[in-house]
Amino acid sequence: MLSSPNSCQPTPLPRDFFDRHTLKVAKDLLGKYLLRETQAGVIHTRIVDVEAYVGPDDRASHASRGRTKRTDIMFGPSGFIYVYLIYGMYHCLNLVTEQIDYPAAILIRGIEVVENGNGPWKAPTRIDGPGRVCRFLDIDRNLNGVDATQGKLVWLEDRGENISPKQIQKLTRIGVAYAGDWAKKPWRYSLLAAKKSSEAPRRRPVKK
DNA sequence: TCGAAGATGATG
DNA sequence: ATCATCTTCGAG
Repeated sequence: MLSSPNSCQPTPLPRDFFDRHTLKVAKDLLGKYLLRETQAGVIHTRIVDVEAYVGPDDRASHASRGRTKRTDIMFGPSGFIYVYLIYGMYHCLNLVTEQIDYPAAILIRGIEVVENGNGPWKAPTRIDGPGRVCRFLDIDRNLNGVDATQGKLVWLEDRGENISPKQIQKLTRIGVAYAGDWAKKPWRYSLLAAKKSSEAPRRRPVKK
């Protein structure tokens, strides 16, 4: 337990946290809190499902095709976010890990909503799927490259939750069947087991 | 409840 | 052409 009674000022996870082997970081992200600052307040969520994309040889990773304009951020320092558009309509949120020039990142695939800012929308308890996560948190490519260690816009917090390895389900990554042997890597980590979510309502953009 | 298929645009 | 996805729709 680390929250001192008077600490109103949250401490974002520092770069050191992300600057480690990606599989370790991925496991450690489970049970951590993902915070998103919007105009309507700060949304508090808890991470329950992630996927690791590790290094230049991981054929499931965007970085396996080399350093491009899009993947540049993955080759940079850890602790930044990588946001990309997928299937023309959805965004995916990733956290960059490991050292400079080693491309690796962790996809946030599922969250639980702990506190939902002051928004008028109804909060579902759990959101499954990276596209839904981004839609709910109002994250798109404008946030690509944001430093997630600064406690602004997007950041993470440790609230002293201890996740035992037994709570972590290792699965294969989704949607990467093209990646040959790399598709078989059990690099998706999911927290057991909670309840099945009811449909996550779509966040309506503010009408102008 | 489940599977199939369409939407939709950046990417290399 | 493909894609680190989600929704809708129809069948059962």
